[in-house]
Amino acid sequence: MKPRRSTIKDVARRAGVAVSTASLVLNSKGYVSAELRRKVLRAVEELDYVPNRSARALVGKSTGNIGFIVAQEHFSKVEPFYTKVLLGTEFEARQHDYYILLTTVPFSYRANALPRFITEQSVDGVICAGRMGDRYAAELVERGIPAVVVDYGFKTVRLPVINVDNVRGGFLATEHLLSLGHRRIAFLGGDAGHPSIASRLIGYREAFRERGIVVDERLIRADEPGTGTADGYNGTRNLLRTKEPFTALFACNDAMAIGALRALKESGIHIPLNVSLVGFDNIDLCFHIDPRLTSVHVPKEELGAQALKVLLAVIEKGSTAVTNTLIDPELIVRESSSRPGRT
Amino acid sequence: MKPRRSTIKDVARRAGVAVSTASLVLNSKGYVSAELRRKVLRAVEELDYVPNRSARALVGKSTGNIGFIVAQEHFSKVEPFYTKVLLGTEFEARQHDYYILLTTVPFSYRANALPRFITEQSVDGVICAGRMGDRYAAELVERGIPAVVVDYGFKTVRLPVINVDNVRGGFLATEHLLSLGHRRIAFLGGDAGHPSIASRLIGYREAFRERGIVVDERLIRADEPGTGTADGYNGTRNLLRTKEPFTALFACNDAMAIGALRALKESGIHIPLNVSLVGFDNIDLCFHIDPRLTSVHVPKEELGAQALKVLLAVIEKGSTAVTNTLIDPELIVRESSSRPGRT
DNA sequence: GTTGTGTATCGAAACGTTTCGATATTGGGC
DNA sequence: GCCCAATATCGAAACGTTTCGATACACAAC
Repeated sequence: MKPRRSTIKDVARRAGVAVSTASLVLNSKGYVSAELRRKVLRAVEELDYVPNRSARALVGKSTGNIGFIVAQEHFSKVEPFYTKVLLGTEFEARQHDYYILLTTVPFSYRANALPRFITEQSVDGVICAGRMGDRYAAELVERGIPAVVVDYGFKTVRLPVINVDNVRGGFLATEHLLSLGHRRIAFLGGDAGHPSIASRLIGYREAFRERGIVVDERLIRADEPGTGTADGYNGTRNLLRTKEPFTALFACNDAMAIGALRALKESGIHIPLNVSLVGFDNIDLCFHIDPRLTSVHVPKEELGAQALKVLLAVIEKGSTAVTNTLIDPELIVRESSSRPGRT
Repeated sequence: MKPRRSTIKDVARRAGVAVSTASLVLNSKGYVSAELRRKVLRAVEELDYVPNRSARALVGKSTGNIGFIVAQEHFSKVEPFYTKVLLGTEFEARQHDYYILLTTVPFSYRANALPRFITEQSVDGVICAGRMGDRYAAELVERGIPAVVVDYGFKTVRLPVINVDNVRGGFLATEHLLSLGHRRIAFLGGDAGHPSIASRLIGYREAFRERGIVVDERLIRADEPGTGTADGYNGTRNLLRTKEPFTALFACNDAMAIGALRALKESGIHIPLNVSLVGFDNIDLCFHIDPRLTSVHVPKEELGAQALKVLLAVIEKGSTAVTNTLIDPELIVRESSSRPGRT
């Protein structure tokens, strides 16, 4: 009932050629006459032959696997952000005949937490998704394993990066609010140490500068410990407590925006009549909350797909350049932003 | 800079033993004296040796990988349901030193869509997550590949199943509404061909029967094409159009409940004052919508973890029994359900 | 003293590939 | 008519493991 899988030897025998010739045909290498090639291919067909990946990996260097590393804390977040990135990677990988080995790691580096697939040499390269300890990246570089980073940028380790254009995104969000007539636009960023958030803030400032408007620094809040819903909630309450008037709020991601929304609602502030709200990421949730959230769309699947493409270039061409791939974001206007009303 | 990784030969040489002895030590097999064992382990330590997985897979039968198959259409759904299942599996897998090879397949079987990791023999077993074409399962069985199913049950193929107790869940939801005093409780199920939905409906009926109350069949709606937000919306509108009065609605999953919520709101029906609403799955969204949705919690991570455990039993013990593992659901009461008010 | 059994160690084969020579066979250029 | 390069094919080695005998030594049982 479970017939032994056929091997390249079976193919060779049936085609009446040497194993090495069959191998050449299968890999389109060297010189093989048209006739033998045909015979081999026929045998492959008849025997339903598929090369054994382990054997291939053993002799050659390629395993056909790509490791996808994401911090535990990120992957299980409310918004399936990295799931979508992963999905994009997986889809792209399938086109190139690669498989994805997924693993999560603790956020901060732990000595023995390095994914086993790296020490056991069962991946050709690695994609690091999102923020994680720099040491992870350092280890990868040290071992000479091809790697790229998506949606983050290590400070101390230089690796190719695939990211959404956060500066541009910050600009789009802010310019949207400015063009609606808002002038007092608060910026709600969590941990300003995160490069993406810093970039979004730069975009925020650029939008103001381009219009020759001076930013009121008191409206920039970037002192929460994290970037989750709770941080958005707390940050907004802190902001309200300062009594600084504002007619719009740009939260550095949707999770924080949702927290902000709750805080504002609780204070009897209507969205968007009293305060316009714009988020970042355009997670699915944006569409299901009330009011629907205006947000900067991040093409998550595309991030993942691009990451794989760049990684493959590193693997196959041995390219070692530290490239920086930027993906364009897009502003999605929904119900949470409008012209300023009475405050 | 990139030192060749050490092999078992290096270990053997350094320990002054034969390769085969080193292998015995590493696998805790056969007879090895305490002294040699110590020497070998020291050499392993000193050389930072890690066995090469490909070589192992080639000779032995174990690859140390588990395939996780989920239908494309499901994985990219709004709610990260299967992501959490996957997360549970991944976590459990790490404890047992297995890796997860993820792949998505088209919902309905296509001839050449069988994951490559199966044909290439790079997994020891497979977890099928959620509904997908029966042919996939049939192929697996035919090839004699250990497999289990989580959150679904194939009709024509017999495989071990890991599932939430849907009957119990349906019962809990309905009993909750009954105990609040509701009597006219609508059931909103999408595609009734799905075994989970059918089971939830059974639970619904049981709750009524236990109280000796007759179900009004006109309140059971299970004729939408799918189980998404849009189906919930349409189904609810159809239900409203029948003019059948009801004071509560049990949607067979949260996505449909959210669609229902929108439809009800649009008709000026207040939740929960006019109609109580209960969903199923307890996706994160439940907590972020207004009002917060009462739902039946499905321990998704646990489903994934259990699936792995059962699969490992099949792989390692060769157990071929068609088991049926049921996980207990739990009712989470939030704001969307209350005693019946004026209708 | 022979036989048997449990302990200990090792060499070699095997797993399914790819790749490196080795060896033929052409045919064109001279 | 000879040489060289291009074409074609093959056998064997190599990749890093595990596992299967083979061998050897104790020690107990008869």
